[in-house]
Amino acid sequence: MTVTLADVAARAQVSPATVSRVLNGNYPVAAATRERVLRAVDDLDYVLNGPASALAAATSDLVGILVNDIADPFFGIMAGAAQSQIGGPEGAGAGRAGGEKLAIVCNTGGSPERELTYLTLLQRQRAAAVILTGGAIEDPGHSTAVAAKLAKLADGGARVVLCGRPPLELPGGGGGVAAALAFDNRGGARRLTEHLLALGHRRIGYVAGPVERTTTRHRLEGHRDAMDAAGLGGVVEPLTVHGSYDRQSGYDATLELLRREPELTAVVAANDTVALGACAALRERGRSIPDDVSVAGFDDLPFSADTMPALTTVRLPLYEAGARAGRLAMGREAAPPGGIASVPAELMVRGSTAGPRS
Amino acid sequence: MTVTLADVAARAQVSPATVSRVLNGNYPVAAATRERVLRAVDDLDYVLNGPASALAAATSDLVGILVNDIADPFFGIMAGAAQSQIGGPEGAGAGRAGGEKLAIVCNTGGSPERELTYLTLLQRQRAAAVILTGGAIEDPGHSTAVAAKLAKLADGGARVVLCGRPPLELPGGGGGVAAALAFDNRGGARRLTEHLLALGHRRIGYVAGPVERTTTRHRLEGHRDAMDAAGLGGVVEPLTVHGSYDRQSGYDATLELLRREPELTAVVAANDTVALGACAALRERGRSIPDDVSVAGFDDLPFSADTMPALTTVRLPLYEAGARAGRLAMGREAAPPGGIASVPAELMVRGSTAGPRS
DNA sequence: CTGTTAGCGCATTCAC
DNA sequence: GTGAATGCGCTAACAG
Repeated sequence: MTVTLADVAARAQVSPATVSRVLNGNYPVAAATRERVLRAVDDLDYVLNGPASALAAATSDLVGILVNDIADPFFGIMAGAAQSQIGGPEGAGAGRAGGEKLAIVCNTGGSPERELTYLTLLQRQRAAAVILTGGAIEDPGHSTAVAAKLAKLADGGARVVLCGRPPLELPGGGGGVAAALAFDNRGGARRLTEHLLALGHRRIGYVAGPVERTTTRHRLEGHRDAMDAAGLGGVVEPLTVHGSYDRQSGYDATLELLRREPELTAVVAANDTVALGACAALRERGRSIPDDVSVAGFDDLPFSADTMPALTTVRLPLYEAGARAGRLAMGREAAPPGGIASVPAELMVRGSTAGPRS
Repeated sequence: MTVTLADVAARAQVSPATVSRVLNGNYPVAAATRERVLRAVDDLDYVLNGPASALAAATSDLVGILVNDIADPFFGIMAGAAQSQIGGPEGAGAGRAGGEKLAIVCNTGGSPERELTYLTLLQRQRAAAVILTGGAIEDPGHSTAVAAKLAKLADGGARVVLCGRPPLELPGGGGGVAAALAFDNRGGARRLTEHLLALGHRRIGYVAGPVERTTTRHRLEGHRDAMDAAGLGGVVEPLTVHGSYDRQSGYDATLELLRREPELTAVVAANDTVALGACAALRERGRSIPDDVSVAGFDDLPFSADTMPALTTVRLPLYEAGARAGRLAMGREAAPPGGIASVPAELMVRGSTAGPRS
């Protein structure tokens, strides 16, 4: 039924071992023999059996990319970029049996359990590498469990890379993590709020993400840093509302902010998607942007430049970071010193922020 | 070094076969024995070896989801929905070794070669199922190659499901495809253009997607149907510009349309993302929306309701379709009659369309 | 209900 | 440079 390596060997009149060698290209094989084998492969339309190969070699060609929400372009862009470095830009011999890696993205949906489950599944598949993207969940128990899994994964030979996620803060260090690319969420958030303060805003509301996420905490800390420096630290707590990283949450939270402080002149959102919801809520309440209320986001997703008015936000080089993570996972790029690199965040000032009405 | 099934068996004082049985849960095992085995699994922190298991069972627990562009929420939403039906909403025994499927998404980037490569890789991994999302490429050679691959995949026991992609139009039929969920792109597009015509528009430009895609063709056909019915068939050809499915393309194409017809009163875009680009171009040329020019999109992505003005578009039930595809792939839902189901498209009239200036 | 016996298809030692 | 054995870790018949 299904054609095996032995069939190819028979047709090419060589031993199975030789076929294996030409397919993996790791051993010297005479050019003539190689030709013959490759022809047999094509003739028979042979496809290597991944599981068998993985079993014998004790490693597979799978590279897992974990994302919190695949429907969110924030993750989609990073995952796509990483994948572009992994799937291999062959294009040639499309259907052959070569040694390309298979980049696969796994959607945790932000659930700690699913994150762990996927990690286990990847471990079970003997994945060659694992890339974890986006903020981590800050529950101590979960962090420990994840760290343990990552250590085991690394133990089993998998290269572990963090992208847009801070390094594991654990006694004993990185636990097998090859590299961590951490976004400068805190610095970006600080500069964003500083921009608003410079425009003259004082009553600034903050729509934060889920409480237990590193991303949420770091961005909020940056905001607080700026507010503290301006002597407005007291405003932060009462004018901060937490929610999830989606549009609805931005909408709801903004209405709540308006209830708490009708004289609000600016809203800083956890990310661009949330900012969209904030805009909707403000408009519904009759506030014009930016004349009545300024709005700012984070991430600089593609649509952010096209809203009306265009969204002031903090640009994160998602594509570049994802691509780098992909290369790191493939071992095609040296890890940064200390295994940790900070990815800069750039303030993008656009039309959605302006000075407050005097 | 690495703990195997045999180790677990030894510790639980049973045979390897019994351990396998409790792990797979397919065979009756005495409750007491099962307990003992599970305890041993936990004690030893055992993780099943996927490749070995797949080799022996001649099937793996991998389910592949192919998408054209992972950074596009259109695909992200479908993929996430499908995955939600596959990853299994367990949550319990997070780290265990159970029989969950691993849903993995593969990003083809719209490249025919990569599509084929991924299909081969999935075949190599002996995937349990494969879901192909979004429009297909219409090159005859490629279609044949894909059909052949799918047939082989199906032959090897994989369940193949099409989501948002029309059934294979090949002599000999579906070639192993278990089910196809086809969006009513044509009908949706027709109703959208009818809406514009009813408002009084006549000079309607169309920003189409890449030429060789089924989605592009069907949407364009729907548009043409409506135009023809209104006796405006002659306008379609000169006022259609092709591009890719991204914002930049919408921007460029719209400028081109304005060059061709400065008196344009409406622009229909291939999808919402493209519509965003169209809006940007129109604004830049001093046209206000919808007073000077109406704009319409397709898909109804989450951001579409939040643009200013809100985008008139055609809603596709992406999440529902993706989830259904996931269930179909898992064999948890019966295939529709004939293996084909049409997914309805709903016109969403919002602020970006209005009657033309008289 | 449980143990025993064989491979699954391939990557590797070794010899030659 | 190539062939011949051996085993990776597990599942699937069979017995019992």
